[in-house]
Amino acid sequence: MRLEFELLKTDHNSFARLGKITYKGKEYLTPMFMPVGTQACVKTLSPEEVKSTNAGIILANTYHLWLRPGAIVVKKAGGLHKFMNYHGPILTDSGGFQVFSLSNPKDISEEGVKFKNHLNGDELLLTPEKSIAIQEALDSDIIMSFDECPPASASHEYLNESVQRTLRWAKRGKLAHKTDQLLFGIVQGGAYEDLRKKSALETVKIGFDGYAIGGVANDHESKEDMYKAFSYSTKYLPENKIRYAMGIGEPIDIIEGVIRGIDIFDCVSPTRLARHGHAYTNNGKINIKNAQYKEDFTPIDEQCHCYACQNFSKAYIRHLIVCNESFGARLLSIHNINFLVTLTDNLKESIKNNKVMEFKENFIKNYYKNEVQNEK
RNA sequence: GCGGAAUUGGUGAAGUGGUUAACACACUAGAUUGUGGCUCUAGCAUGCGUGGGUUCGAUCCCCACAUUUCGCC
Repeated sequence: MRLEFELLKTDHNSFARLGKITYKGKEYLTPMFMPVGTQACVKTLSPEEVKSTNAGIILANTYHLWLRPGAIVVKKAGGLHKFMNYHGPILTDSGGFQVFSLSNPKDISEEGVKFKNHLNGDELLLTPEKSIAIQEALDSDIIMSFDECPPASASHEYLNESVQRTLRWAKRGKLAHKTDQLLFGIVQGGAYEDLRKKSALETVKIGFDGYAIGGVANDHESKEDMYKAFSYSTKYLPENKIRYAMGIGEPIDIIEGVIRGIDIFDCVSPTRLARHGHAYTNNGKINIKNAQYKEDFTPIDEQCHCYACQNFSKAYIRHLIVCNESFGARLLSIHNINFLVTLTDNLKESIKNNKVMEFKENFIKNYYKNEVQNEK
C-alpha cells in the first residue's frame, strides 16, 4: 500500500476526526485541504510554491490528461510525479465529474459515458475500466472509482437508478484495478438519507481503500442539503478509512464537513478565485480589484505567513490583477491555498482540544462579520 | 490675416428633425465549490463645444463665438 491512514482521535462534541496519512515515510495529518491541478499543474504555481502553502495531496484530472497530453505520454515520462516534478501524494479524479459537466443524460449508458472531446469534437467513450486504466498509467497514488455525478436536484427515482449504476461501475472498476494505488469508492444519492445509506453500505460492501462523497455543490443546492449529504454518508462509512468530500469547498463548508466526519477536501475555488482577483481572509472574502484597495499598502492578512502576505501589499497585488499580470494570480493562489490549509490546521488543533464547535462559532463571527453589519 | 474641415460620457466612436443617444474599451460592483485560464452578469452621457435663433419639437437646420486641425499669405 502506497499510503496508510490511521485515525488518531475523534472530537468529543462532533464527528470531527484527526487522522494521519503516511506516504513515503512522511506524515500528513487530516483534516486536509487538497489543491486542484487539473492538467498536472496547480494553475499558475510551481511545485515549490505549492509546497510553500503546506498543501499535502494535490489533485489531477483523468479526463483532461487523457485528452492532453495522453495517458501514454505521462506513462512514458515516468508517471505523473516525475512528469510534473511533484513528489508528494497525488490523487486523480476519475472523469466522473465530466459526466456531469460535459455530457447529456442521454449519453450515459450501462457501458459508460459518451463524451464530445471539448478540444476537437471527437466522440469518446469513457468506461469504468478505461478510467482505471488511464489512472494506472498516470500512476497517481489515489485513484477514484468512475461514478455518475447527477445534479442534486434530480428526482429520487433518477438518483436511485444513478446510485445503482454507480455501484455496478464501482464493482467493474475494482475488478479492473491491478496496481498498488489506493482505490476510493464514491457515495452518491443527493440529499436523501435512504439513497446515501444504500450507496454507502453497498460501496463499503464492495470494499475500497477510502470513500468519497460525491454529487455535492454541483447544482446550487442549499447548504442544508449539502450538509445532509455529508451526514447521511459518513454515518455509514467505516472509521478506519479516509472520507473525502469531492469538490468542497468554501471555508464554512470545509468546517461543516469536518464536523460531520470528513477528512479530506478538494476545491478549485482558491485558485479560480485568485485568477479572478478574490482573496480569503478571516474577515471574509475580499475582491482585491475593488477601488478601496488602490492605495492600501498593507498585506491581505497581517497574521498570514504566506509568501504573498510576507512580501506584497494589497495595492500591488490589485495592480497586478487589474493589469492582468499572471504574477498577481500566482500570489493570490498561494495566499488562498495557504488560507484553506491553515484553516484545516486550525481544525486539527481544535479537534485535539475538543473545541471544534467553538472554533466554528468564532470563525463564523469573524468571517461573516461584514455581511451581518451590512444587513443591519 | 484669409479659406476649408471638425467639436457626441474617462477613451475610440455610431447616429437621427420626434418615445429610454448604438457599439467597444476603460471604470464601478457582483458571480465562480471532483477547473473548458483572462469568463459571466449588472451599472455607468438628464445629455451631443458655448450662446442665440428657426420649429409643435433641435445633438441633428441657421447665426455668432470658442477650441482643434489642414491649406495659403
